[in-house]
Amino acid sequence: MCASDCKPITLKHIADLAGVSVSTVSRSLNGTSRISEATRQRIRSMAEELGFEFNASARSLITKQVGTIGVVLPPSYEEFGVNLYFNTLFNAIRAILERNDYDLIVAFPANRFTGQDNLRRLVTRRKVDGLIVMSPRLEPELLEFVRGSGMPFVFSHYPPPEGAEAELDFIYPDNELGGYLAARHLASLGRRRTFCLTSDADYELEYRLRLQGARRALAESGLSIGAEDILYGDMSIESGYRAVMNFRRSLGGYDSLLAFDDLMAIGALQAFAELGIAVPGEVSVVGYDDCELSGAMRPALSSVHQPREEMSLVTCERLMGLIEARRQGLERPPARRSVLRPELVVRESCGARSRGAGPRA
Amino acid sequence: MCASDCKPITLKHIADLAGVSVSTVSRSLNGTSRISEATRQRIRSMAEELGFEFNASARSLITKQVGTIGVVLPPSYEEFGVNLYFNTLFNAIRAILERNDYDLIVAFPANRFTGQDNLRRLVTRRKVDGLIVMSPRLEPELLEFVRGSGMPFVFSHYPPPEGAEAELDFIYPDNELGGYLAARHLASLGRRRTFCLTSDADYELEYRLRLQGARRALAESGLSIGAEDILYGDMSIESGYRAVMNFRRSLGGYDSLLAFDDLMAIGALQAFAELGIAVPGEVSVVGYDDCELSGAMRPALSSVHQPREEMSLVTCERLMGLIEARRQGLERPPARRSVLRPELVVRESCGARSRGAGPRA
DNA sequence: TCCTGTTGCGCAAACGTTAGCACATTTTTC
DNA sequence: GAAAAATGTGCTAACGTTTGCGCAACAGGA
Repeated sequence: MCASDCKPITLKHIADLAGVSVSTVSRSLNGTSRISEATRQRIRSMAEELGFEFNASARSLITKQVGTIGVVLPPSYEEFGVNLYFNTLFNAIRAILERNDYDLIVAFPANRFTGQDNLRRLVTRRKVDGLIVMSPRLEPELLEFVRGSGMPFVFSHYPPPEGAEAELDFIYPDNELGGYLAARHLASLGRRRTFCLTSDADYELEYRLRLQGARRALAESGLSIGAEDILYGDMSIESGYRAVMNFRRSLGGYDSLLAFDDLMAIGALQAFAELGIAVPGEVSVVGYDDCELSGAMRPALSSVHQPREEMSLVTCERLMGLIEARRQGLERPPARRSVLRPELVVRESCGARSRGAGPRA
Repeated sequence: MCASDCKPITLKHIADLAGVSVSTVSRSLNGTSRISEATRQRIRSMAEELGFEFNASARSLITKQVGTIGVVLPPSYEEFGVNLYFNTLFNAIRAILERNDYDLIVAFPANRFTGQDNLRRLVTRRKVDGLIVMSPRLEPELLEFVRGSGMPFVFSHYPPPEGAEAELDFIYPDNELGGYLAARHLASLGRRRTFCLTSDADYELEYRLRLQGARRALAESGLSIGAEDILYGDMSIESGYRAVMNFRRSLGGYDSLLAFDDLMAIGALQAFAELGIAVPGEVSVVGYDDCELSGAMRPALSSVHQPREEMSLVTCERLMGLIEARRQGLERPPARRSVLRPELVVRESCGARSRGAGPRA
């Protein structure tokens, strides 16, 4: 190698060493255009030996591609519960993109404290080739900006808000179906009276859909969920615990709980334990998201599993498709909405035998 | 704005519009060199209005600065427990760097599955200005490579392995002290017989130091921890649970548990609950890391709080110092090791009254 | 009036790469 | 054996910045 102040190797170095022009080296390495097999081999092995890599800045100046994707995390990502869920998604996406030689930069739609958003910067400075938006929504003005910039982007995880334009790409799980599956299972266990633990946060669309699905399932068995059967929390363990504790005098008539969030479900489990209410003996509990924690609880929590792997895959493919189209100067492919199927994972809190069973076990 | 296929605004556009040269625009915007106050103002407001931002690639080609920092996460980051801890650190660091106009790219020392590491790529392609290494160690060969590349980098969180070269920068919490504080507290509560739950993973240095500190504290009270008092797990809730369950016949003589990891501590709490052993009545429990989950457990878990805020701050300042020095072509500042103080957070599992008390409550 | 200094700005080279074009050489085709 | 086509390579102009140098204009001092 070389001393610590050494200049990085450039195409020119290789060209001089091989006695050819810079273009020839470039073409040999990129495999573009006609080059004799002999020189190609020779140049490649020289580059290999020298540990040459293209200077990303120089290259992108010409190709307009930087090899980096921005992932826009939800503004509340600093919060425990949110990052618990999104980390898995983030990791899955990262793995896929890495295979395609993309690096990942994290972005936020707006920093609550500084008010500054690095998202806009990333776009205008051309530091990314595309965006995966995992934020429930972008400010209309910001959305308009991103769109006007021509930067490819897709929404992942959050369902499109009502009235969202049809020309946007969304990839998200079927929340209504998830709620349906959970509630249907409870009904099939013979549970007749269910109460719900949901969120009053501003992401509520997801939660409303889950409730809607649950109602549809119960209706099939002649059951229902009334306004008085619904408790609210803020998606934290604490809030689930408190909600159930506050509700304890009215708990008598219920034989099941449907929590639209795993953390709140876990809080509820704690409350039941403290109140001496047996799970699943007296009350069956189902959560939502199937976060990593759930299988490790006592009793292990049944939960609606989000199709994160599939979601990651579809998201990346979609985005890469948009990027490729743009690179080739083609028309932007028509927007699509991909709705993925969640799955119910039954564990002890519903009366299943073994601990931590399910996809991830 | 402009149509979606519009070219981004460049210095040239502004120059043409203002009737000056490109250099003048550049200098007005950067504030470098002499420019009349009048034109400076005029150019600035024009740029503002047009929403101009420098093209990062073009700029970095000349300045050799890309405005991006690579964060090297531990290879086991995909695992729940690990990301639970590092996320907080990552977020804190991100917030600091964002204020300094840096973006963050995630890197891995080596992908276990593909064998490929994007870290090397990031360095040779010059996609980052510096690295924050949160991995317990780098392969000697990789370390040599990074060092030889002249890329500024610092280690954060993990203590330097024995024999680590002194010319490397490390910022990490005092594990020995953490173990000491936890054990001393148990002794001060009148607990006379403690067993430990530690890890047998290859990060063990941290864990060995924690044990060492615990032993020192107990020795001050004439107590000790023998080999038979030590259980091993893999830093998961499950493993903590199983370790204690397997140990249940021998549990009689003990009045306290020191777990060198919060997740294992939580698993132990579950086991105690199942075995009908009262916490903190019969056994006091202290964990380590003070992860977000701990305060929410029942009983709330006492834990050694890692100085993550301070660590983030020191890490970023150190790295930015190195980058700045390099930019100015100065000598690399001498390496430093910053050892930070952890703090014990006492909650219910040790007999504290309120739930979720502590720094984060 | 001349000299010296300062101020404000433009020119042009550089950064490392890609790609269109031209040209020389080889191969194919009739 | 000549024309046409294919092949391999170099030249050169980009891409959007920064920056050293030079030059004109102007000010102040003698």
